Amino acid sequence: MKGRLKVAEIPEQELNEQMQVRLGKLKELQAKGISPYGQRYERTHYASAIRENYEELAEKDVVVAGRLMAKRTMGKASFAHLQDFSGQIQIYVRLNDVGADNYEVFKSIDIGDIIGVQGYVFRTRTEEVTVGAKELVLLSKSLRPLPEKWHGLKDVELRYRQRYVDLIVNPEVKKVFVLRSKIIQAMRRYLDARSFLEVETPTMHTIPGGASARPFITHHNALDIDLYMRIAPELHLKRLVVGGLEKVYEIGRVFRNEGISTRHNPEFTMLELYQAYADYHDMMQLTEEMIAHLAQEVLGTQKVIYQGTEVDLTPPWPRLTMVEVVQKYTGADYYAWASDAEARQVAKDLGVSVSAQATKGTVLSELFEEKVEEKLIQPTFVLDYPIEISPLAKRKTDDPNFTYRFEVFITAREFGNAFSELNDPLDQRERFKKQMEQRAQGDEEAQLHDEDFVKALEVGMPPTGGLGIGIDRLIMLLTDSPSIRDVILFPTLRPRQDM
RNA sequence: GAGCCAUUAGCUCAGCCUGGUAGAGCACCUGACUUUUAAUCAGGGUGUCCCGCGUUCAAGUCGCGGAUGGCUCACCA
Repeated sequence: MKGRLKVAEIPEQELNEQMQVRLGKLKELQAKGISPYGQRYERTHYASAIRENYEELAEKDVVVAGRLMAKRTMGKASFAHLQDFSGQIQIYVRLNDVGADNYEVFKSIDIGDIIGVQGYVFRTRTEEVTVGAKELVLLSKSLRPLPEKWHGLKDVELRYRQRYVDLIVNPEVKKVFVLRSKIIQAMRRYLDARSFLEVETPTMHTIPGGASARPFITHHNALDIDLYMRIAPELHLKRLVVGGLEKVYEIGRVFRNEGISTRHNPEFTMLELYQAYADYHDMMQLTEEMIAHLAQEVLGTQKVIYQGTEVDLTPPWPRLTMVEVVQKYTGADYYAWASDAEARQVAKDLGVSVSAQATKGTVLSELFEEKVEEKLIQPTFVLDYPIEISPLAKRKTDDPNFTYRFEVFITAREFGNAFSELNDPLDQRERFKKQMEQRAQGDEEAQLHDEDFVKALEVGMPPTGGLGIGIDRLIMLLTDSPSIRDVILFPTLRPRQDM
């Protein structure tokens, strides 16, 4: 019979007593002509809808379906809790109501099995809204015991590896992922309402660009070429702005071949958007308005608590240049440095190690990362990044050593990166050359020269503002999750043979 | 990649310091019970103590090596 499980197919060492018992029950049901894996089932109400609309539904018939989460058998009558997507509802099964055969079947049903129940809505003596079963059908037999009912599944490794179990027994986990979906939906609505066009660009690139990061390499057989999983959609999106798609965005996965931590997963989700005829000031306004709007819409407030600290997302957020913010927190004054060597000495005096080739700009950025970032708990825009570390951003007209670029920090983490896009193809080609020189000197994360992208700029790109936001970190903030793995359904883990 | 910590029953955890018959709760099994809700009552332990090597008369416990995970750091967003 199709779908029938042979005992031999389950690894022997996993066949513990509880699984053997369940397999035995499955076979008994089959012997009685009852399929343990049912067909389409038409339910009328979610569990929560019945609890919330008791007055209308009292004494009426409903059909519910879900997973059996608790079972209390008292001889010829039983209570149980059924869990569906919306929550739980109690069911009451009485021998007199369902008949001896059905009651026997019910007694053999295990916690974890998926059943359908048709019955009348009533309240028990203790006022709990309950479905009194008239008919009951097994829709799917569960062969593995669920974790314990009070403590749930705590083992973090098991929670990530068997997210399906985590979602069943830890209700707050489901809540986080429902919120994640709502936040991204609201983000799309926000951008769509402002006439941004959602696009999809390749995730496999011949030249990985748009960010400084090491890529994953893969291979296309028919073309016999190596391809790189994208580290950013940036260069393709800007090609679209050249093509006249004046406001575009993409919400999609990017891949970076780097370390894993509570804030980093090798694949993560980014929002990138580009707006022709705008600049980075427009991007700041859009950033603070959109994030505040998302918090308001999904959480009903712009003051969120993250790991015990209140973060106020109400716009406007402070704007400080990198030079200002470094001076504020370290006392070091960029404009007082006469040379790169003097800058390096200042770094040394502050206990920040920089390379022997470090320039004033890279020293400034190192000081910022080492001494300032950790202080930026409330939302803060940091403006005007050094040109050396910003190869895709437009040079400032009043100071060629800096760019019209900002990053936004909340809870000491970078949430977004944006610039007035560099649209001068000659300058862009020069910047790529500089990056390639750094690469030749061993910097594996320096950006690659993408001549086709330069060609696109030669066709002509309007002045454009661009913005990238790390979605996972935003979800962490809005769901108060301490680890990025709490907001990614299947975080990257090393595979195990024994699990 | 480095440091610290963890890994014992299906799940949540004791036991390790101070080596001597493998423990608890839930789950499960047998029986009782027609409004229970951490149901209750009577009975039953179901185990590759993460893996390997070593020390020892004897290792879940001590030592060394390894695996996986968590946290911190590094890299990065």
